Amino acid sequence: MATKYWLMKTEPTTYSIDDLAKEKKKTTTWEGVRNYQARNLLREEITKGYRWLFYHSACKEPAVAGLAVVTREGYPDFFAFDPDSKYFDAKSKEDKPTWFMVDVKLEEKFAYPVTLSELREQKGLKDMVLLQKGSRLSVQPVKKAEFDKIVKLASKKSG
DNA sequence: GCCAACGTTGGC
DNA sequence: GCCAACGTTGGC
Repeated sequence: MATKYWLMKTEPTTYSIDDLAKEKKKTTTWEGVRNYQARNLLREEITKGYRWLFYHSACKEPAVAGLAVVTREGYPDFFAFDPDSKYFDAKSKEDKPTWFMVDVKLEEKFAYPVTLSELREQKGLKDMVLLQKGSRLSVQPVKKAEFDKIVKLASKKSG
């Protein structure tokens, strides 16, 4: 059974959950993933309806900022074909794309983000890919129990 | 800004 | 196909 829960990283200075909240229909393309392992996950594992933990990385307070849902399964990252895009990659051809992306919609912005240090405090989350040493993958599978736990933590903080 | 961990590149 | 050098990620 394929996992239906994922975590995606983004640097809030590049693209934050507030940026997503401002989008038309709160939906955006998730382009610019330039790592083969993450690409394979986008292309082969992730499909419409799967849910994401929206994670802010490389910032003051790394944290799960909210929840999102995939609205379109993996398709060629057309930003790679555009020489004016910062994600341009001459090696990726339209008839044989190297890179893939999905579309994603905001479900919920947490009133109180669940910070990385809080995640580390949770016994039940020890095995999360995110918390493993040297884990840099920007697209990560998450177990249902882990996903549920983090949602619960967020609601506890706001309540 | 530092630096550990990891991925990619390229010479051989 | 090995592996050193280099580049990137991302927490601290």
